[in-house]
Amino acid sequence: MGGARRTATETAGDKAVLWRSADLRQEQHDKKRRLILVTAARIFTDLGFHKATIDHIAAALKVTKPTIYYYIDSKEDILFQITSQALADLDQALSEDNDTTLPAIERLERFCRIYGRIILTDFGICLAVVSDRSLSPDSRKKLRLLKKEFETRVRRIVDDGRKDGSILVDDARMFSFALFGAINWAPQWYSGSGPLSADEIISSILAIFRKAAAAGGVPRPLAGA
Amino acid sequence: MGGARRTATETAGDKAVLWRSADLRQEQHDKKRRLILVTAARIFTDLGFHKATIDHIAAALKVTKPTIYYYIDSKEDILFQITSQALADLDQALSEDNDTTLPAIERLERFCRIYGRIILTDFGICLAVVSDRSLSPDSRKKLRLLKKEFETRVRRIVDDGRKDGSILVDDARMFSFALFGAINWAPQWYSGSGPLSADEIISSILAIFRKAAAAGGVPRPLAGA
Amino acid sequence: MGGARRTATETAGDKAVLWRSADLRQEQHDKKRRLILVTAARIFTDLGFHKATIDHIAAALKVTKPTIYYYIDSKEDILFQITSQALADLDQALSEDNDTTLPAIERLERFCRIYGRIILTDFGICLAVVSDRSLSPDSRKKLRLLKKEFETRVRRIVDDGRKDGSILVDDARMFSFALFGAINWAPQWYSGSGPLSADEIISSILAIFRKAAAAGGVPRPLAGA
Amino acid sequence: MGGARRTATETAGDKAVLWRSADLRQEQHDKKRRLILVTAARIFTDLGFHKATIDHIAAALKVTKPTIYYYIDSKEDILFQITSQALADLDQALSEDNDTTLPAIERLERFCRIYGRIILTDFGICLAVVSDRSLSPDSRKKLRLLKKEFETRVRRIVDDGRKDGSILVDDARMFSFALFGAINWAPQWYSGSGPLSADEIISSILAIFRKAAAAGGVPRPLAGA
DNA sequence: CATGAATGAGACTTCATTCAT
DNA sequence: CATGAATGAAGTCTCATTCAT
Repeated sequence: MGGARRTATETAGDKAVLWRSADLRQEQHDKKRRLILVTAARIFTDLGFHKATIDHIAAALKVTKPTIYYYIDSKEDILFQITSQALADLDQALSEDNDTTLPAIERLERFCRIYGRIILTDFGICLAVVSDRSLSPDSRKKLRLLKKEFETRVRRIVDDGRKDGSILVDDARMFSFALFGAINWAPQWYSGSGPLSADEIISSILAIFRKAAAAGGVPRPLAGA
Repeated sequence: MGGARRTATETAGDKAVLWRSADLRQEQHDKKRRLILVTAARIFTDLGFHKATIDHIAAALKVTKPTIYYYIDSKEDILFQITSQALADLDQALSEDNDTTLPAIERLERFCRIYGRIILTDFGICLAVVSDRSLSPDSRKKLRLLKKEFETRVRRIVDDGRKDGSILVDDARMFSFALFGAINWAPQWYSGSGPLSADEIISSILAIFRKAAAAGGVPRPLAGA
Repeated sequence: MGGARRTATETAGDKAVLWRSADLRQEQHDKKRRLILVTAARIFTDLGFHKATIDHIAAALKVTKPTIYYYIDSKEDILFQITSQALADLDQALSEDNDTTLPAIERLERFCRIYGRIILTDFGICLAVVSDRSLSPDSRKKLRLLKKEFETRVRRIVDDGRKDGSILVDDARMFSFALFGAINWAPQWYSGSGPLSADEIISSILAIFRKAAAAGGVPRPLAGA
Repeated sequence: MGGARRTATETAGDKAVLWRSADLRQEQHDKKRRLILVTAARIFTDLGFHKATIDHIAAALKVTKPTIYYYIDSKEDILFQITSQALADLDQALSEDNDTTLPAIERLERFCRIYGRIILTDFGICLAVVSDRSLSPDSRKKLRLLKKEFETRVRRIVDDGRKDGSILVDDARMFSFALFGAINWAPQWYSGSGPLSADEIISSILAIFRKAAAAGGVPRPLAGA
């Protein structure tokens, strides 16, 4: 009875199952790919891009070398995806917090908190610590373009701050560079197991720059070189 | 016949000549060694340690590979000597300016000016830009020890400043890190041909940190994370 | 209930269906296997045996690699089957046209027409163009034996021609080689889309060799080397 | 006494020695490079380009793999140089025998003798036997251009022959193809140790085509396909 | 002191082939 | 029957480093 119908329903069921299993598979695939990237990011950070070998990564994941190549194209591709992902994550996080009505100093602080949170991530640390000279000229160009965008964004906020009076600095460009430098330096000494959380570190840095941006001049003039 | 005399008289002259030529040779040797280091520093900075080959360096100097090896022990040795030299230069420059009677903020500023001057040198840029992960564990350890000394020196100055009231900051360690980060970041974008001189860059950075260290609190409390 | 009856009655039907489906399956199987061979032949011809990968073939057929392996044993097996098939097709075609009463020159022409028709087939081109050095020593030996058979057949026809006076040549062996060379060369430049059909090409070649085999000597003696 | 002069003469002598030794060195270098090419040509011919490994070549020369790379750029480069050299040799040989006043049939014969002599050389066999599909698209294009030049030259000679009456054929293009095919086929079965010399082989082939080009039509019309 | 030549070690990458489902 | 995933084996190429002259 209902053979046909049963078939029909089963077909539907099958399709659903197939879909689901395809979904699961895709999910698994993505999860593994991401796992490779995370593992690689840590190894690149620890050993440097060139001393790290695909075998290191494979061994850390307890798979064989070609398995890695099933998920990625080349060693350089791994680094490019890590850094791209870090910047994509950053972009994503920033886009969720974009209240342009706040005073510039607040926007700057929010930006830095988000930036700092990302930069102290596995991907972020790799981005900050591993030289982009390991990438092909092409990839490097793409990456630098993306990075520059964020720098530009910060500079624009600082410029806004000079207009709305919330950020009082002489040289917006230098202020931005110093701020980036201070934050980008953190991954060099940050260890997840240390006493300070990523957020606390950023807070400390922000306190410094907030004060530097606040009213109140430098008491003594700078001595000549 | 005359052979002995000739030998005798000429021997003195020869010795002098030899001495002089030995001197000259030593001088030449040092000069060439340094030339190798400078060339290598630029190439390491431009290409990264691993993409730079001994052949690159040899080609830039228009000599052959073994010639390089006549002056240095290994590729890693080059990097180690570059970084060591940078730190030695720094030490040298600091020792010439060490008036401990000045207020801490002044001493900090003097330190930073000197540090900045060195870090924007060929050797210094290489030190800041090329990862020490390219070194052997041994060399790296030595280098990190040296680096840490300078960090400690700065931290001590900042601590002094908190005591003598010339540097008003919450967290001396974080302040030092931020300062180092800001300065160490400069080599990433600094180009000798740009509009700003090394000194001007350091001045700008110092202005920021000087203000951050001056009296006068942050007007608004920090927003929660 | 009724399960048995249903089973019983349907069993007959099922068997028929199974038989038919088994037939169909076999047919399908063969069809697919042949499709794989044809596709592979084209890809081998275009890319060369070694640059062609199983993935290329799979992609061209829009199936996955293991599917290919369901139909064939190994990559080398594909090439062996292609070439064997080409020679089998040739044998088949020749056996359908084997009137031994004709003058040798006619038999030679018929042979060449058939040979040419096959050699400008997908399989034939692959046979002529892809080096048998890609095969295992064993397979190669088998293949060469088969090939040599056809060469022998031609040589025998030429020899017959020298006896019956229909083929006037000095050196039967060299004549055969030249003839084979001229025909085997065609796949190198033949393109199905060109202005000449396979038959026209063979006709042209045959015209040349027919004249070379006809009466009438060379007017001038050969110049010395 | 004469120290200076002696120095001067010695310097001259030294220079001469240096020059000579530099010459010798260059000569040695070229000789070795050529030896690599010859060895590789044989191995490529025997094993096919892809089954032949750099290790095979190195082993045959009793050197290590990187030594090969000291003389050549890449495996493909070896093949390209072999084939280029073969064609260059051909060009060279042809340019030494270029009497355009001769009847076309004579020029054709001379061309074929030279072509045959080269094509049965180590380099020539490799050129004829190893597929140019192993080359990069770029190199292949260059090679095919060169090859086509020679084909064009032959076709032109045949065309001339139709005008001056020394070559009587219906289709110059097909005649050229057949001729090339016959000759290019020889390397497939030619073995230096066989009874026939390269020249004898070419002579045999030429006798065939000479007759095909001579006066005297085909006695019977071609049978339809 | 300097050079051409050579080498050992190792890295990335590819691919035919096979499981487990 | 077909698929995604995994792997073993191998090959090309690079490069720091060292001889012999």
